[in-house]
Amino acid sequence: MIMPTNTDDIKIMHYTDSPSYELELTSRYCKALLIQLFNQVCSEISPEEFAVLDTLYCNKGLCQRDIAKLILKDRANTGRVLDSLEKKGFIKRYNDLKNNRMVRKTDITKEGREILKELTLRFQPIHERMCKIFSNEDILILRASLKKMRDAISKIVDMHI
Amino acid sequence: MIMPTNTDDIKIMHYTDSPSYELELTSRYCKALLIQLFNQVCSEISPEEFAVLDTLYCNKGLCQRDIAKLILKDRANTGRVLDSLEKKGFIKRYNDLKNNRMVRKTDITKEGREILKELTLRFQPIHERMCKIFSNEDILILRASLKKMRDAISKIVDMHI
DNA sequence: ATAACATTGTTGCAAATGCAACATGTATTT
DNA sequence: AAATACATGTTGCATTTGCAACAATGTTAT
Repeated sequence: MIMPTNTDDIKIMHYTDSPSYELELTSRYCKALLIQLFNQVCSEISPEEFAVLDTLYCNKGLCQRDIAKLILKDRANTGRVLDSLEKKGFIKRYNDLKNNRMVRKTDITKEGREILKELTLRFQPIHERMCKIFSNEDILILRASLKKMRDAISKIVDMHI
Repeated sequence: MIMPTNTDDIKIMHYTDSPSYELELTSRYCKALLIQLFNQVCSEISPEEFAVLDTLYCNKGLCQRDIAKLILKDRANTGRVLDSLEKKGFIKRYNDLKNNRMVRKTDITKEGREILKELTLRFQPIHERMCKIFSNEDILILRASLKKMRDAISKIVDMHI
């Protein structure tokens, strides 16, 4: 007697069970939280612009492509976010040379530093609350794992930035 | 003598140093990898549709809102993805009752199961390669941490689904 | 020297996404 | 019974996003 075999059955790992999909879902939760916080607290700036402003504060002398590589968006959209931040008076742009090429760099204005500081302070309680749900060791492992993943993927895939 | 104090200096946690921002960056890497894989391998279906198909395979008898809650997109876009999958013949939709209310449920077709199986098999090597960079224990901690985060956030924020 | 290529930034366009409003039908309240 | 609120799904619209093409400029190869 021949046993029936169900060839449709998938015995291996499902994508929706994979760490990378869980990562995507979790990231979507984080984004929703961030948007809710901004809606309550700030109408002058978007979460995306806030992240760019913080990136600029923590890394001086970047050209636009450098910024794009840090925030992982393409050059087009990075330029658009900077346009918006400049129009709102939170950054100033100037031309500079990098490897003998003309590039556009940015300085954060006083207003930019102020809004960055204010928002950072306002989000501090939430950040502490999020960190408190983990042990210190688990946070280290989480962050190390995420970095390992990024390093591994960046060897396989070209980000086109 | 009075020491100068730099009121601009932010001594607390920067958003771009927070776990949730690292999560967003890492998720963007994962998405780029996924898109690259699909470009090489499959033109019939998008990564998003693949994830929905896998969700349907792993969870039977869902109405559209249930699916939306699982994939964390709104009802509008969930419906649109299902429209596309139905038009391509990978799912069939039917009407059913849930809590005495009319809902639309879906069945995966034979073609749907086939493409899901084929793609899952093709991505297996990548998945194993990604898992191999972690210890088993670290994977468990990573996944547990992500789940903790989602649980914590879902208590604070309404997803509007 | 000239052609081919690389780097940086911008523009236009199309696809993805979220949100508000609507239609339909059910449950609850008064 | 009527009114109100809720659940589900759809449509329209605005925003976000990515990609390809382009312009301008510098580098490399032939």
